[in-house]
Amino acid sequence: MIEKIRQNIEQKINQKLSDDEFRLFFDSLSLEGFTKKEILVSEGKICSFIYFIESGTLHSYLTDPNGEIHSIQFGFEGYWISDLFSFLSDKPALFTIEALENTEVYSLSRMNFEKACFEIPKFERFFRILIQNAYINSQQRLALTFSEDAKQRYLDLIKKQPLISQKVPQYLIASYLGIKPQSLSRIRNKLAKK
Amino acid sequence: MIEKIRQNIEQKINQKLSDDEFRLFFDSLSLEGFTKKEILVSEGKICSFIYFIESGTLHSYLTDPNGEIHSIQFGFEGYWISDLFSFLSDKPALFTIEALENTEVYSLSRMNFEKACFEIPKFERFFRILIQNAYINSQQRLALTFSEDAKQRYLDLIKKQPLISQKVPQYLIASYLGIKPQSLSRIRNKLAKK
DNA sequence: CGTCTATTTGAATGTACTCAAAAGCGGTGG
DNA sequence: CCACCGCTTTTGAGTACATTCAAATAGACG
Repeated sequence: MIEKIRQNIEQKINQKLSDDEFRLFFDSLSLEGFTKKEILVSEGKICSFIYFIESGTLHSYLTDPNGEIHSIQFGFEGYWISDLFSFLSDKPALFTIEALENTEVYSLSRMNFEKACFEIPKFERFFRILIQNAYINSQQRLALTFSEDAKQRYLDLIKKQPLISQKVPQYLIASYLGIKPQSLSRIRNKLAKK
Repeated sequence: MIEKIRQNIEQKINQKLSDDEFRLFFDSLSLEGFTKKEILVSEGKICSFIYFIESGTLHSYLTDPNGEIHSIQFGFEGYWISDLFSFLSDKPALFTIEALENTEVYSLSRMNFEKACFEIPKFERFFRILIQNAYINSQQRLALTFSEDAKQRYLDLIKKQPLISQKVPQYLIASYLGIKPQSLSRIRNKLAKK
């Protein structure tokens, strides 16, 4: 469904795209499929695409010096996802992005991204908003991490992104919350008893 | 010292500015002074400036629903600081920025920012890098928060930004680390004994 | 010097962690 | 279709670290 992307962009920039504008942009995307557990982006390698998730679920995470993984973001249908740092700076990626189930994405290459920004000012705006949102999310998550306990963060999370409890295994949710799977299990247990 | 800003920009974009380019940009800055405890930006109000710290120390923080403050960033001589979210989106600021001592800043208004980006492509690049860095810092801080304990985060912090221990009161450092002042005091106490 | 704020210290509490093991669940091959 | 294997989730017991509440010291500033 092509319309999903168009709506997504129009909603973010808060204005309509002409058919020509959208066509021009859409032609520079390519549809790709990934199977469960397949890696789209590897920590340490250059990430030259931004992905729009047509269907499926993705997971971005980083690996710390102790070898533990820490979830950064879960991507569902209708989300944009990438390692923006690598994409924008052309340096090695900080995150790995992996498919949690079979997933179809529209991918936009760095080159076509530059082209779209250059040719259509609305896209320059669109991508600025995308980056800005990523930054805000990161800031707000940091704030929540400090001001709320794990139970509250868990409740906030499943309220804000209900898909998570359906699509994402519990040990990855724990990783996103910054706690161990055992602790999340206990938290859920207590909540269920009420 | 005008040269401080010029060097800062050239270093970030990794290329030289012509005298004309710099002059054009520099003329759109205005030098302002703030006294200790004065507020430059208030949570909830629009932030229409980016500040370059000529001398002094600034502190940006947010207030959570319980009324507790959480440090976001400390700004020292030679740093750029702002509420980027508010500045870029023209919506109410998420943070408050306050002077920790008497401080002189060069301020750049939203309008002059747009003008600089429009007239001089190098500045478009410069500001993109500024936003990108803010984003990366935020991500990395999040990662560290999850992978290290408070003692290690404290050691990392004073190693990375030695000025903090000189210029910033301990209870604000604690807030930055996401712990209570009492806990930081105990951590320091233990470290001193070794 | 006195007041206000910041820091330190003590004792009790709580939340998440580790280590360890058991139970649950899903998929594969016999 | 069932038995088995690997992976996820749950549960238990003991521990570690930060928190709370409270009070004492130390420092800064007028």
